[in-house]
Amino acid sequence: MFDIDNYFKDFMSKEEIFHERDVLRPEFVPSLLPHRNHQIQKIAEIVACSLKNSMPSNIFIFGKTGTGKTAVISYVSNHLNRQCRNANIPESKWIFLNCQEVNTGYRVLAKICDEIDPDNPVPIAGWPIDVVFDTLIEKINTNLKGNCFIILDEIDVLVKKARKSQDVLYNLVRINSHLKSTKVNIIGISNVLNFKSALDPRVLSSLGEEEIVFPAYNALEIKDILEQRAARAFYPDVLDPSVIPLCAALAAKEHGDARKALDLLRKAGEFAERRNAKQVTIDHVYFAQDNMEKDKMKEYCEALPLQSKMILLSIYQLEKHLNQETIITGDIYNTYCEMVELIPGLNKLTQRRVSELIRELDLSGMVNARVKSTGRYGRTKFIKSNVPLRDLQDYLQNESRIAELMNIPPSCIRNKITRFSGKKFRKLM
DNA sequence: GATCCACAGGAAATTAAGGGTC
DNA sequence: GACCCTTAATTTCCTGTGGATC
Repeated sequence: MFDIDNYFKDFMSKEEIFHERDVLRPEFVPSLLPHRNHQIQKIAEIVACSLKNSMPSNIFIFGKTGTGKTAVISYVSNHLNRQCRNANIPESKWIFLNCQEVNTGYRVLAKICDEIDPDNPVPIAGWPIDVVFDTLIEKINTNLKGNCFIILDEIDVLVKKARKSQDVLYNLVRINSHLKSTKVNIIGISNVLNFKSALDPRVLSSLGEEEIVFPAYNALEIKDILEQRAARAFYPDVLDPSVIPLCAALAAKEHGDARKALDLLRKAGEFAERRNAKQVTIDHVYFAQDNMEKDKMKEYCEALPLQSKMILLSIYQLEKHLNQETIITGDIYNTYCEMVELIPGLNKLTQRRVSELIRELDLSGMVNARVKSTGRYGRTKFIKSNVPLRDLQDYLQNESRIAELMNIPPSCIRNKITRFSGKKFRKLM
């Protein structure tokens, strides 16, 4: 049996790897941001006029994940507010919203209201949207003195999700005409470079006053970032000299994502720590990388709704029994229909919805789905699991209702009905 | 060149749930 | 309790696709 008290006791007494582990976490904002001088300067030049009670331009920021967008804004906001305190003028309010989480117009307005006045929260639903907007104006006029910066991270998600949210954005960028003394500025962040084309021209003209692009880091730049953080995060001589260049090279291969590099370095350190190693080596990095991928897939799979798991089960069944043969949407839907009927109380979804769920699995990286035309035999998706069958089996077996079905081959597989004479691919039913 | 297949995927409608006001 | 609002999930309807076949 695992002796938890002894484990904690040993943990306290063993030689330490980390000096300040949290320095490697994405939310940590260092006192210097290497290779982002130009972006810091540009944003600082735009927002500086708020110190003289003028309204800065709205800003659009583009850049892929892990290119330092959020860190730079946090950095500028800290310095601007420090200047406000020194000059004895009201500090600006900085409200960060991630549109992946706050993804409807109503919720954006409600969340801003709650950030300004947390004692009187807006209900999560129920109010007409214009009432929420009026409430926001009232809260800003009553509670805020300095400028207010609203940062909409992943703004493309908000715009893509609902047309109505563009009306909210339009009202938000024009809110200043309703305000007494405070001025509101919007900073939209997106990692989709062509996202502007999806924007309503009315919103675009107000929101896109200034644009800043954050290019991806190259391996040398990531190496600098890692060295700066590692100097604080680890004790001296704990890192093998090859560790940082390796983490930098691996992350640079993935579109220059510094966040991933930091994560990899931290995980490698944690593996070394758990193995009581005195030094973090490249083996720990490779091990960390392998485990990060597996953990990500496992977590994602376990969090999926039952219907998506049923689709994964269908893919598992088809791959298990068909060996390397091509699987198409129709095969999956037929297998899915048969499997669903074995679970009491579970509704059968339409093919349209199943196709959408397959697309989501494809986007997540769980499966690989490519649209191909087979001429006279139609146009469909060719689907392959990206996870080894054994891993997929492990993930699915945690769901008891699915575990029971894993050893029952559906009749469409047992009967092996061929429609297209095996010319291009086999259709099962 | 026309036809055909098996969907893909966009858009609008529907349904259910959660919450509010009057 | 009736009615209104928003949201998320899903269905329904529809047009588009592209390469093999006729």
